[in-house]
Amino acid sequence: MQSPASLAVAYRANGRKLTPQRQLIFQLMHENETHPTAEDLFAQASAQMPGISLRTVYQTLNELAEMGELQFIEIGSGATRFDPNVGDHHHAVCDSCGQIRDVHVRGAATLRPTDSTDFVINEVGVVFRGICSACETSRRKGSSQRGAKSPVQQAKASKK
Amino acid sequence: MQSPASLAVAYRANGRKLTPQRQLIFQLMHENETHPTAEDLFAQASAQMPGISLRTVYQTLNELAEMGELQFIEIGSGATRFDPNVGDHHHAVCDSCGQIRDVHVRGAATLRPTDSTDFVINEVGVVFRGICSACETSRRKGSSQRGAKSPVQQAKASKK
DNA sequence: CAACTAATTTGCAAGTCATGCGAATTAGCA
DNA sequence: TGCTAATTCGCATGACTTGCAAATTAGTTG
Repeated sequence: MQSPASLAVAYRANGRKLTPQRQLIFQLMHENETHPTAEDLFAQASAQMPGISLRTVYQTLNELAEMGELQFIEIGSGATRFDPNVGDHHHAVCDSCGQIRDVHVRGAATLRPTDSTDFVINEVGVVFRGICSACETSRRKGSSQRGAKSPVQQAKASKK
Repeated sequence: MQSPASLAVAYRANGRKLTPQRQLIFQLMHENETHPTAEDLFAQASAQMPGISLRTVYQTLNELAEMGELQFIEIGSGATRFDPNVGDHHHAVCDSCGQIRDVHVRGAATLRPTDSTDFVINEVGVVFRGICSACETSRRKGSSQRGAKSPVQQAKASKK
């Protein structure tokens, strides 16, 4: 992660200005472990800076991604999520609550396809789908667990 | 993959009807190696069955996914793509042309996070990002290769 | 084989997520 | 302090997908 100070540097290096909006969004992003969506951040930002525009949030997130300060996470089912953690890590997605958590995977970076050897690999991403401990617990305690949808369908459904 | 015959069985097992539209979409899906979007399939379907509705294509694809006959692939940048291959495989995405190809990865299914051990894993997905051989070749031959966008940005850009 | 009924198909409206655009503002520099 | 290019903002627009209700049709029954 990047400190706010170096953020200023990063911005200037790109001939960009360090506006209050950008600082706020950057800060909120790093205080947040939940991989928020643009709307999530907009809600939080609005609380601290009434009048800030959703348009600006989108714009800033795109800029930060361009500058390598954050990553997009696009794991189906709805809005893009943003991850300030640009280090080597992967994700575990709960098919029940939709939570995404960062995880580490030994040897992931060196995985290679056994076929398609004529493909230059720049990046390897691993996504685990399953049930987080919180959901697993509440499930045992009683509730539903109805019609078994596929994980993907489940994700889709929780969109609403 | 599933034969058209068993498709009928699968449909009946779900109390569903085997309509010409469904048969066509299922067939096109399996003739197609390109992980098409709903619009792609709609275009192909329209050629063989003028008047078929895009709505029906979406609906059918969702049903097939529910029945486990195909998978959704949602790797950012635009529309959902569909994959008739529900076996154990992963994907390689070309950041240049957007092509997605199926690949196999030894040991992928047994990957586990080194942290987050309190997470029940149902599925492991690996995504490689890079440059396919075709793009790599044409790139060498001459063309651009301008401003280095992040892979994700690149994907976003090719959306349009 | 004709009738019947629930499942499907369709087209259009509506919804979600994200970006384009132009006018008003503002950060950073001289 | 002033200047100017960069940025913010909000509205319109666009891409993709689903909801809905009326018209059709697959599959079953007599």
